[in-house]
Amino acid sequence: MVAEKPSLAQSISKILSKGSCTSRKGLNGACSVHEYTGSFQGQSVRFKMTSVCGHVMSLDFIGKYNNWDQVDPAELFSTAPAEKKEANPKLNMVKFLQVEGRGCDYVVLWLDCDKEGENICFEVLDAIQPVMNKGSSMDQSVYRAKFSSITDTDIWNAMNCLGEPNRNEALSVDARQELDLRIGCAFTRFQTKYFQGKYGNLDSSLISFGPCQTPTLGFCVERHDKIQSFRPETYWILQAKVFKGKDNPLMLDWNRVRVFDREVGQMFVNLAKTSREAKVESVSKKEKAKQRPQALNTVEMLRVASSSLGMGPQHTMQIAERLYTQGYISYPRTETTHYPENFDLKGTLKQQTNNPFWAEEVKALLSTGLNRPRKGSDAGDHPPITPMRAASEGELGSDGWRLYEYITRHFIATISQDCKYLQTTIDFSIGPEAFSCSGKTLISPGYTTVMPWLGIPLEENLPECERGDTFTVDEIKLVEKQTSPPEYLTEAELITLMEKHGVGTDASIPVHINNICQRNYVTIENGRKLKPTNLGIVLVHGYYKIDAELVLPTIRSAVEKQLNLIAQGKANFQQVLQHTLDIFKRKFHYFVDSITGMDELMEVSFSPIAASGKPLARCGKCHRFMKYIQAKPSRLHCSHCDETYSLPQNGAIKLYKELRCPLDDFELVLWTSGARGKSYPLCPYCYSNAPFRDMKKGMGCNECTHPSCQHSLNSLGIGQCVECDTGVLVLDPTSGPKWRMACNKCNVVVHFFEHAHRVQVAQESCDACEASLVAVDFNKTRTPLAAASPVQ
DNA sequence: GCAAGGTC
Repeated sequence: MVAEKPSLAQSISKILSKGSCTSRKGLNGACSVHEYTGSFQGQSVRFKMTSVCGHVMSLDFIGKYNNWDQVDPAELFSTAPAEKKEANPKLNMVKFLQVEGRGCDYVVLWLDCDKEGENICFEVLDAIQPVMNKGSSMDQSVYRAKFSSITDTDIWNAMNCLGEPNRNEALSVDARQELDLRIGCAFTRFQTKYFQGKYGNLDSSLISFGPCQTPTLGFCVERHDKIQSFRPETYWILQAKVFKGKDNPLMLDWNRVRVFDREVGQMFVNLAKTSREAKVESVSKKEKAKQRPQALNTVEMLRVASSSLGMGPQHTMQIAERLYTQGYISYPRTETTHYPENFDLKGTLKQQTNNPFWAEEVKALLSTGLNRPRKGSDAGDHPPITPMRAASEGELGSDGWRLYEYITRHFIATISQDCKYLQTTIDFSIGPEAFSCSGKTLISPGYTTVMPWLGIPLEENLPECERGDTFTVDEIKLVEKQTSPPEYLTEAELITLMEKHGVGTDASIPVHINNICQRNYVTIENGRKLKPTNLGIVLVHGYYKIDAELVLPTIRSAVEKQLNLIAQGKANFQQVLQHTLDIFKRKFHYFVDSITGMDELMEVSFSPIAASGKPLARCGKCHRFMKYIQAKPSRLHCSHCDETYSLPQNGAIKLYKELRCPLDDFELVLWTSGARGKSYPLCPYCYSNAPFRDMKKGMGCNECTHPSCQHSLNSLGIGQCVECDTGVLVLDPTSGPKWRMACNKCNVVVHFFEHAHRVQVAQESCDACEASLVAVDFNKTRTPLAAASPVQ
């Protein structure tokens, strides 16, 4: 039996074995196998339950189509074959499944009951069916369990009425994967190459496009446009101050709210001024309730974490996962806002009795009785997010504690009473004009004692009065005001928009938001507001100009509609896939043909590559200086040859003593990572165009196999890396007097011969370990050797 | 170097 993740395999097997299973770790260290004896289809059998870790396979183009320089992105729509590769090769999932599945007679698939889960069913089957026992062809050997919550009853019900996996639903996911891959990669590669070749200060190494990330950016730019196009408007309000006896004066709200014409406003003032009295027309008192929250799901947690704790979604999920694996909270990825019927609310609450921050509220609840939680929606995935055991601030760390505190307070709130308050409204008339004022007074705080930030703010009480009373008008005047623009979109608002339009899922929303930040399309401002960058704005405006559908949130839902037809068996997989690909292929070609439309916008904001950067090293072809462009992605550009050469990122580049590469005459540059980090020289041409067969793109001189060049691996390599398997320790010739050698594959740096005058790699090697010998010169005063002699 | 979706 196979579940979607290790935690589920554990809880399901515990239920089905009634706690009697034995467990061991699988060969990949990530998944466990739980075994027990029980009965299946009327026979006594040995059960084995394990899990995968999400998808086993993921789709990618076959190798040669991943070369950006040699493949026209248009080919990605049709000619480029895609293949399934193991999603996480380190987990060795196929091998693991085969080891455990070998010799089994039956398989029960306990994957999550959504389309992705259905798809994983077939990934599992593809792996294990070849190694399972072959029963008679009449026998069913593959079963699918359908469950909607992880409770005893639900799991047992599922076990007692097993069905079959749904091929159509799985196929709809295959189609989604292929569409996302082909469309996303084609647009991303085209845009990236086109704009990177033209501009020197885009400040993003990748101009990506995707059916989720692009609409996400679109929401942010839409708000930006509203702010930009906002024209403040002047309006006028009538402000009336009245009082009765010795009470404090009362400010009244005008029932017409505001007028946009000064003359009209003045007329109303004049009308109101005909009376010196404000007459109470009515007093109404209504008891109102502020509802306690529903049980917590992922998206709501992300919203509150962003808006109230100032924690971004990606960070919040990392913290939540840690709290989950350490047993402090329940599974943090769920859409469900409804507690299962048999959920132990009281037990969960009792765990919190001793927490100094909310013990009082917990004890009060336990003695007066828990309130029934509000009805939420059950998505059939996991129970809502709740605390699982008591914790203290010290053991969780700052952000861990803050998130745990929120989750716990939210949980307590869901079983507390609503907050009740009295809303009083007094209607006045001053002459012919109507005014009113209203105020709230607390009746009982209910859940807001544990969520004080949602409490009813204390207001000054309204005066006691009744219909027919009169107040004296203290002042009445016309006040000029201006409408103000909206603010930038907050992250919490963005999450809400994404959820509403079905852009991304609870698990992927944080990733999409993170993406548009990392690509430098938006920046996060104070209060976690998302402000689009010039690049983000130009991209979205460009899409609007060329093909607005590319950026509208409906781009996802429209495709999903098609995919649902596959899932429901109403349409053929191949036909839908082909049809949708054709549409996007046409969109792509139109986009490519119209790219100058976007380019016109780019030109306004960015400077051409030829005008960017500062001269650094000479080109080997024209012997003119190439310019070093520091903005992401940092690179060298020769404006005479109109060629761009890539460079290693995340480090500093300088000229390397005007030395040249013997192969192409380009001047070498020296790459350095940080102050004490490693450094190595590289030839700009070779780095982009590997000079030898056994080399790849992106290699510096420390990996170059040139037989005689003094900068090559052959000349400066000393011995095998002490940590990684494939790396060689290479002398860093610039590192003296704190001499060191650095691995050319990993980050290992080894210091040696400090204060030596000169260190050189010799031709000879050590007989014992095959490492190269080094010749070391010391100054007389610095030598570590006992009797300093002139020759060493 | 790309997408989005699962997941430790």
